[in-house]
Amino acid sequence: MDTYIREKGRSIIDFPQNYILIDIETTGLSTEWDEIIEIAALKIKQDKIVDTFSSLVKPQFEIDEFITELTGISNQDLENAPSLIDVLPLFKDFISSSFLIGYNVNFDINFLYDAFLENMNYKMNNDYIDILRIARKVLPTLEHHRLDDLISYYSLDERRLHRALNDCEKTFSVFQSLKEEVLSKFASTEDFKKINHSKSYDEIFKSLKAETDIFDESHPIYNKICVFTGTLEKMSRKEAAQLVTNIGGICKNNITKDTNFLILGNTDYSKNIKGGKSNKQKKAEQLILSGQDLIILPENEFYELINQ
DNA sequence: TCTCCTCGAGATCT
DNA sequence: CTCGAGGAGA
Repeated sequence: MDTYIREKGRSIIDFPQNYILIDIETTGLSTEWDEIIEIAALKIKQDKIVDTFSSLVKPQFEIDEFITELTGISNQDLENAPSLIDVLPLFKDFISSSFLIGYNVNFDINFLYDAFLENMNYKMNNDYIDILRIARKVLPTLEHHRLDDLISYYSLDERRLHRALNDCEKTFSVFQSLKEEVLSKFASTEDFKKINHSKSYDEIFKSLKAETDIFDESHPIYNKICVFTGTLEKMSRKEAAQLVTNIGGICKNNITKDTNFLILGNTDYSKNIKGGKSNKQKKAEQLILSGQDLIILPENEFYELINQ
């Protein structure tokens, strides 16, 4: 109903030595309808656990079978548990202004943020690090990146309860393993962080190599410079660029005085484009009027030309 | 070259 | 939520 924008801290990619590792158990996945029933955290200094925090939290409503089965927490366990209003100040002291680290940590952060706001009118704004995000970057080929998938991938202790404090410890092990993995592949964690930026088309095109040595030098695209605009229907832009490269053409990302072909993809979806034509197309039309050897090709004609 | 924007697709948390 | 694709603009 009344959705609002949470003024959270920033999401960071880093491997600090001092931080708080957090995990919560809840009655479900929705911050709107579900409640926190357990909060746990580890205080890490110099990569060592120096303190722990763990508390059940009494919810307003009874919890269902599924959650009891999942976590091992029963309604009986929660009967005499402290409520959020009692637990939150202690937790706030524990985390202070540290980095918060966790697995899919936005889940925990969002629940905690709302709890702090409602109970203490406090906007939790600690910067945070999501280990799931790091895991996807470090192990991109892994089929799934659930916490348990990483536990078994690294052959870590898997047979433990699905409770907040235990999950904190599991997550801590995974984080350390990921850090070791990064250090084995990169000179430093700083180098890993730099890899982070996604490649521009200029870089992608430059790195393409023809998959053959034999070129037909009479092909219209041989040694010609090709530029794409819009989204191709039949393949990605990178795949199309590979085809061009294979027949001796050169792909660039911008229209210049050297451009020979502009290949037109679909631009319908793009709200940015005014008048049905992208800036690349308008620029190309200008250059054609001024006499440049430049041809604008719709996608289907591009494939015909490639295959000729 | 760099930054910011929008859109759609695809996971993950209890 | 995060990421990648793609466009616009400086």
